[in-house]
Amino acid sequence: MQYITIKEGVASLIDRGELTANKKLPTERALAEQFQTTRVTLREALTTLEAEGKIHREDRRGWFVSPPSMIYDPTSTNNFNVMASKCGFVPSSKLIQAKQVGASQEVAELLNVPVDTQVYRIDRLRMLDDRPVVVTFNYVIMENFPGLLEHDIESSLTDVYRDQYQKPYAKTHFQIKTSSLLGETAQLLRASTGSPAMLVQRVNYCAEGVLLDCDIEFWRPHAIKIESTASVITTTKNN
Amino acid sequence: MQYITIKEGVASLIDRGELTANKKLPTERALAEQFQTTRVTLREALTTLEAEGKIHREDRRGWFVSPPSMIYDPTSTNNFNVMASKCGFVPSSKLIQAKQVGASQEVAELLNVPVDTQVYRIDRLRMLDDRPVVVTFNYVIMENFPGLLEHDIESSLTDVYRDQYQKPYAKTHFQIKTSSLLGETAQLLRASTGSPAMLVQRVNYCAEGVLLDCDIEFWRPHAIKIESTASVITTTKNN
DNA sequence: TTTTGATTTTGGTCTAGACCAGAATAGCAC
DNA sequence: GTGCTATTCTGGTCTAGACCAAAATCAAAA
Repeated sequence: MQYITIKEGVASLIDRGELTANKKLPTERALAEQFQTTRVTLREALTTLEAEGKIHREDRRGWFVSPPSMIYDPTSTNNFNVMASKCGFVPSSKLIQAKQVGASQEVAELLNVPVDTQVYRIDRLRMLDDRPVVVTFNYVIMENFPGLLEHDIESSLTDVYRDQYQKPYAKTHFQIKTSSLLGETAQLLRASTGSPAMLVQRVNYCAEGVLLDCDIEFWRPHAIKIESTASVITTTKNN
Repeated sequence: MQYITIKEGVASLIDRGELTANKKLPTERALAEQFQTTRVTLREALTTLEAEGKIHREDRRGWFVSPPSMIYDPTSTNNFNVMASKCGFVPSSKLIQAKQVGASQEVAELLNVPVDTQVYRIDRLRMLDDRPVVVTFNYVIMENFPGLLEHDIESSLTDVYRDQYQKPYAKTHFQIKTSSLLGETAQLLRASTGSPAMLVQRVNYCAEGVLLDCDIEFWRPHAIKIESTASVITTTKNN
């Protein structure tokens, strides 16, 4: 379990302040030499630290000390910009593409419509202090929001729903699980293929229970801490 | 990117039904030979599949196809047993230890008490269909629940709070992030050291807002899917 | 049949390299 | 100083092994 020792060694470099947030770790070869091991073993140690959110990789760029993560409340109506600002980050967004497509199996299930129903698909990359942290895929039933793509959809869809269509967002159903980053999603996040991810899938409704959209979010795990408070009304008998 | 091909190859074995839930994959050496590669590369492929929740490892036992995961609603008052039953699993619990300790830094912060405040610490392992899926560490302020350890705390603490102390659980604050499994926690879950984990931290309150306990839960990622519905009342202006 | 002890298999971990393509850098021309 | 290009560096990926301890299996004894 040499790699556990190495892991702790690197962790203590961070805790002792020799490496600070967003700073690049020494090269793998240098670290391997420093800890008298091979790159394979070193990477095992770094991968474990990555799983704990202490460090992360940028594809072909190296390992970096992770800065504090953004607190993400899935039960709140606050959009990305608000949540980011509350945590002291400067948020920004980049529209990757927006187009009309037929709903895939996965999307059709989330939206509870037949496969191939016409929907708008909106892909965006979102950043905190210019660090890419999440890629989001929104799917909106075309019929409900005619001409949606003509509005400014880069920064906040919920603002457009509220201001342009008088449909404020008020209810959400969400799922969270772990996943991995592949292909273009990984590239946009400057992540290596196969890096771990937090997958958040949501279905959003407005006050009348009318469906707004669904979205699929691939987060860099180190960049997000999910946190919420819930008061529960329902009481269920125990088995 | 040979390992991506291998990953897809193994995934298709599962999708085609050649490997079914809970079944053990062939040995690493056999798979490496089948895909004409080395164990190192093969493990890279399997690790990625693990991150996606399709397979998981049991320490020194091998790789297994993951069964459907349990839906965990952090906002519900349902306890583990109820949630498990709802998903068609047979839940069981094992008390690892229960003792009185002084609150650590981490626990003190969660409970909002000074470090070293006397608390009960209750460690449990919980299973679905006899598969260990989560290790929970509960911390309860002693003063609030005198004699707690004399009750049956193996299966459900919330039941004891409600039935023995007339303090039903009604509100929760939760945090979710990724982590890794180490030491005894890993062993209890039959996981290898350094395996990925979902870390859920909760602070629970009863209806009057009185603090009940906090708990720290290390989940096998493949075993859990976090899911909830939230209707939001607060509306926050956009930045 | 059950228990126990011996043997084999297997995963966990590690070594010591290698090649390649993209990123970073240094150097040169404008 | 700016832009471009050649070179170097570095991470991504892979090979072909090795040793060990735990798990699984098998065989013998009770």
